[in-house]
Amino acid sequence: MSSSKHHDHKRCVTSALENAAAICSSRGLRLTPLRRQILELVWHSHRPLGAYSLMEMLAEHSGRKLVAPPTVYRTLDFLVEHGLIHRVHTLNAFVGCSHPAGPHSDVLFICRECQTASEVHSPQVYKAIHICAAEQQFKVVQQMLEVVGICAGCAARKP
Amino acid sequence: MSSSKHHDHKRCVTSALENAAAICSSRGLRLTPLRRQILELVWHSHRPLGAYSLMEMLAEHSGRKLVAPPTVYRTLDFLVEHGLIHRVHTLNAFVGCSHPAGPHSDVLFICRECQTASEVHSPQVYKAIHICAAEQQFKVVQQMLEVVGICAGCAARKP
DNA sequence: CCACGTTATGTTATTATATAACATTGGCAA
DNA sequence: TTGCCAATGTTATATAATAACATAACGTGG
Ligand SMILES: [Zn+2]
Ligand SMILES: [Zn+2]
Ligand SMILES: [Zn+2]
Ligand SMILES: [Zn+2]
Repeated sequence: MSSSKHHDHKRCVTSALENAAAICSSRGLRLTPLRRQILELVWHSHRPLGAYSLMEMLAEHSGRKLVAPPTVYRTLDFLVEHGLIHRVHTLNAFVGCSHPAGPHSDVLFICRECQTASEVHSPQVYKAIHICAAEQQFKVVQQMLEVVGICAGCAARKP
Repeated sequence: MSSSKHHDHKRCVTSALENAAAICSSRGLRLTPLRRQILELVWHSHRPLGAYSLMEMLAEHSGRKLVAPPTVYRTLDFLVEHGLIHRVHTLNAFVGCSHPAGPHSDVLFICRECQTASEVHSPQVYKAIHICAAEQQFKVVQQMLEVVGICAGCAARKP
């Protein structure tokens, strides 16, 4: 559990669940038990998790009978659609969004050693991308830039 | 065949094949018939193609017997490894690299209407990403930023 | 030329990821 | 309550990727 950086990860989880509840409430969305459980599992750590891992974890942790893939994917789709989690294409996986209320124009730094994915909001990158897009007359619809490399923690451990 | 922008696509293909031959030659790599054929098929258009589509196209176009997935993936791995094509994670697909000799720090604009993927080299974006990474003490290993949206051509067609 | 090590390709089977199509349930409001 | 709609369940299948091992092609020293 938790990421490479030592921190009180329970706070991440409770905060994520509280945010989700608030957002769903304010938007008239239903944060059902299944959605809540899967969101909590996605937040198990800062490592993106695949749909099938989540399926298995759900069966183990919640006592619930093994749900089938469509159920998990539908729930993940819901969470992605409303910005509570992000899909990580590089890993075919999902990770919790660290600022679900915001505009979601971020860079996701993915460590190829420890798989930790950290989301960084960078107006500079955002601006540069949009300038570049404008030059191509390209209209950006969805933006989650995935950058693969080595995180600070892993770089320190492996000198 | 070809992309949304009208252009002499045959030139794209011949140029890509010539570049590949030169690069392989200079690096002591073997551009075997299979590799050459698959590279040519990837360059069939500017739309990224999946491995299985390439398999089928290979069987149709080259008269060759249907090759199995591992063969295609190995060949694609070779082409990716040496920068002749790019893997497009957003689409689980592959697209030809438009400047295979370069440093490959680019933005790939993917049109969700016509699937055309156009690679743009932007020092500004590159710089912004690396500044952002440096702030996180994150060491970038691999960078191909995929941005999904609507290309100029499709925007013009659908007002 | 041959024998040999290396690289490339072939083959079979399996794993991993994702969706289609339809059935059932549960909340909620007329 | 009845009836709708959203959510979840179920079954089957599509799509993407790899493991493990077999054979073929290439080049190099003898
Ligand atoms: Zn945390
Ligand atoms: Zn790491
Ligand atoms: Zn072209
Ligand atoms: Zn387009």
